[in-house]
Amino acid sequence: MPELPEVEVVRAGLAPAVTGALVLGVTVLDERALTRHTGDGIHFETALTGRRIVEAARRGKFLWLPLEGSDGEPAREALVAHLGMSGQILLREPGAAPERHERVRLDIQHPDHGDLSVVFADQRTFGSLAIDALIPTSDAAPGGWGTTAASVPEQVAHIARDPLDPAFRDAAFRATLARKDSAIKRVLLDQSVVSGVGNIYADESLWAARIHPETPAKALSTRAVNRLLAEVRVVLEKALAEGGTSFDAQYVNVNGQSGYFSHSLNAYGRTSQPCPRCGRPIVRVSFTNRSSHFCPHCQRVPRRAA
DNA sequence: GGAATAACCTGGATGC
DNA sequence: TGCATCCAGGTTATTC
Repeated sequence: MPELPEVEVVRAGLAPAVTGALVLGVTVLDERALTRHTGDGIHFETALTGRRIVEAARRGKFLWLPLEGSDGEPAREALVAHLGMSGQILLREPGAAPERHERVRLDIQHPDHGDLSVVFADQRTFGSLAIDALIPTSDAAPGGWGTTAASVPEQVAHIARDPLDPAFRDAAFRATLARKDSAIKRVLLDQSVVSGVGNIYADESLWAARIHPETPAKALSTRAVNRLLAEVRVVLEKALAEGGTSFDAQYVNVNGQSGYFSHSLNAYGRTSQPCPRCGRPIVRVSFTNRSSHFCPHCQRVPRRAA
């Protein structure tokens, strides 16, 4: 599933192909891909056609392509993308055959690479595209990875910075956790607290930090929170270096290739298999409409939740 | 206001 | 073989 590493791989692949490119045409094949857009498909196509893309930026799991303002003014709008669970952004030759779950296609012209098609395909239609206004960041720091502009799409403004963002504040994160009575895994998945972490990397980080997913966030010591934050960063950076996690064709980079981090997982998806640390079996439990994987020996049940 | 839950969605896997 | 059901999970609206 696309979490921070997967989205960053897509952003990094997209950036050289779209930066400076002119949008020649837009085709919306399925308006369900525009659930975050305030207009209909025709509005989306009209608003985007003829615009020039400035760069490719990302915060957490959100991607956006700022659109050049008129007369060289700073970008005031951006094309925002969220991949949801199964969204893909693919670069294709102009006129390439439609992808199986293709929802939107942008035909662009790049000054160096010529004509290209940017295809948004999404099997489960949880992902979406939108044109949104850019607003100043609350901390005056760059909006996210891939941009130096201190702006962010309005619908991304509530998303916290991710742990790999230089502007992420560890102290503020610790203070937030100290006020939260919720289970630490739930807090890790709350994108308004820390972004980019999804079910896979939450399980992996908690396993690495030896913290039970049901531990109340406020019960964690400063030392434990620091250890968890360090492990979140290690896991995300390792996954990024390996091109993300792919279990099937659900996640691929802009060229349609899978990542390799699934071979490095220690807990997620390893139900009944031996814990790489102690050898006891990894267990899977239902947790807030999804599953949690952990080692009951290495990650002890907190007294309150027992 | 904080926390918990349900709904959205498709296709692969599984059971009968 | 074919049909029904379950499951995966990010985000957000709704409910408590």
